Amino acid sequence: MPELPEVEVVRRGLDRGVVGRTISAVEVSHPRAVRRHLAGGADFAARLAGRTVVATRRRGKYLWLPLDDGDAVLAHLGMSGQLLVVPPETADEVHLRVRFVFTDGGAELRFVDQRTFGGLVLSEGGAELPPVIAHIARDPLDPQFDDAAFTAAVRHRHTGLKRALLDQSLISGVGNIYADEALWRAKLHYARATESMTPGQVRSVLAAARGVMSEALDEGGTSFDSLYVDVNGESGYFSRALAVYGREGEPCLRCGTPLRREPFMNRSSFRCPRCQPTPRRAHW
DNA sequence: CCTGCCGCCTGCGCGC
DNA sequence: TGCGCGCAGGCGGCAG
Repeated sequence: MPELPEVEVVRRGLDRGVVGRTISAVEVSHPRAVRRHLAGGADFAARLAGRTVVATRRRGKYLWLPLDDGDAVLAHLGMSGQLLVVPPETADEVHLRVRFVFTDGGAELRFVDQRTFGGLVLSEGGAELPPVIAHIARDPLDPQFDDAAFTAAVRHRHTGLKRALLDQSLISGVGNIYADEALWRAKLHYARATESMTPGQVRSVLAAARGVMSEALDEGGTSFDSLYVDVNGESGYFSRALAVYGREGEPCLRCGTPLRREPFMNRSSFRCPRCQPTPRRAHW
């Protein structure tokens, strides 16, 4: 699944591939891909023709393309979305949803999304920060992320720690995979009651999240030369470097105890039962 | 205001 | 062999 590091890799690819280019035409082949654009796909396409992409931006898992008039194309990849820069003669992908053609006749920008959880929207006045994502917190790789404010906010919540990590209004860019990895590194249980945590514990799990995402980005940044994300929306990083996610029954890399998969929040959570024991103060 | 849950969507792998 | 079901999960919207 594309989480922050994967989205950042895509953003860098778009920065090389589409900045400075003028859109000549847009084709929307699946209405769900632009469902957040309330005026519909035809309006989305018509209004983008003639506009020039001037930059690429990202916050958490959202990325957007500021345009020359102060608007922006905002994108979320969801579970399976890809933004590809490909030669025009490339055969259409099975799950091609939106095609951007440019006036220079060069590579097209294509939004491909098997499960259609992702989507695009034209955000008026959204070049600096699209208003529709104003509620999304800065991510931990953002230089302006406020560690102290995050620590205080988490300790004021009355919820389980993993719920807080996945709450995009507290911290963005963290999905199920990186949440489990960060919790394992910090030796904390996913249900740990946030209001009972010490400031040091919150800083510890924040540092762990930042660390695992930075390392993933370094890996992705070196192994990706194009915008390609594999069919699972995953970079090669995952198969080698995940310590707990997807490793049910395999030994903990620290203590050798078999790792467990447990249902939490209607999804799977992976933990080491010895390094991350069930806390006395918990929110399930 | 705060918190938790549901539904959206498709392909794959499993069991019968 | 074929079918049905569970699973993957981010997040907007809404209920309590």
